[in-house]
Amino acid sequence: MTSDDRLWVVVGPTASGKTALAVELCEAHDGEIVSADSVQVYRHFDVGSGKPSAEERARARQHLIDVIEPNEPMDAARFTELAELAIAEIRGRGKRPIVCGGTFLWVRALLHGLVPAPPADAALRARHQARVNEVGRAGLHADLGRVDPEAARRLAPNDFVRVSRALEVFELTGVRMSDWQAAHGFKTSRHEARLLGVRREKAELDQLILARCRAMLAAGWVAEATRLLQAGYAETRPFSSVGYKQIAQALSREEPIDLAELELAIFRATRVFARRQRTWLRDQPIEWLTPGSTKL
RNA sequence: GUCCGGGUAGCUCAGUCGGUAGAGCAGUGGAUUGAAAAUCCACGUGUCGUCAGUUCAAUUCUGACCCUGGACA
Repeated sequence: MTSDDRLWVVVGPTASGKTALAVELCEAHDGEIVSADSVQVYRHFDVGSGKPSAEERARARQHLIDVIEPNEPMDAARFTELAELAIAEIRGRGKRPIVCGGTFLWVRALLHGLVPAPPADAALRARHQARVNEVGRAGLHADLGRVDPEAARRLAPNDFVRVSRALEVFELTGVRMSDWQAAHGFKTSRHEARLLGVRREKAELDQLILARCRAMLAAGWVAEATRLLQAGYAETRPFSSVGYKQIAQALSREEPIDLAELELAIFRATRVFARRQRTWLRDQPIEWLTPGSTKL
């Protein structure tokens, strides 16, 4: 294959086999993987996050997995900083970085950057939450409408996360989020990318998801989650991720865990997640690859 | 066998003082600019267990029967 300086990015829904494909690509093209996964970045959340196996790690070097503690701050902007460092470092050694992951906001941020706004402000978020307790989400949405009508128009009153962020951006900078977004619009690229997608039939993906849920539970997922809960990680980000959330809920009930019921709940949450990922990927200029095909 | 609950959307249930019914979850589609595996939006005709009675009108009242949970025998 001729040299291709583009940044290769492997995408696809959860459980589709992204890592396996990325590992093959690394072996064939002297590459190393830069993970774009919002759960695998955390240490200790191993069984349920689908981290690459020891064998896969041996075959291809992995970056941005196990790099922060569960209670450390992490967001899309911080990810792009870390990813840029990893990419530069890999290229500096003459290797090919291959981005691989299912957190598509992070991938988009890496490829196109984000609005130049400051990071989240814990004190402001707390104030917004207090305001919601007082006047409801619709009340906070109305607050936003007073300073940034365009943002308020586009956001649902119940979408607290985004309403709070838009309000926060204005309060911190005096600039309307909607103005920044209009100017930014993900129009420019920080990297020329080659998007490689793993395609799966829906029924086939369901089978893969179910099999993976079973395998993870059999591999001691509940025990791991129990340990993490005891270690005081209950309120951390990764505990609200698919599966860990369902396990924590099951553990918090009086009755003993019904494993079949838990498995079903996790399977369902995972396929809902896969659906949302499909929406992200729709209409993207992706080269779709069918697993098993020899094209790399 | 007797008594008391239940039988309503794929699941768990709410409801109709008689005018053919609605939430959560699941499902499908969508949004996504420092929480993103998060957060949010849209989409709900189903013999209201069966048969009969009363009624202009019954899923709603009455009776019988069937199924189911519990208590007592």
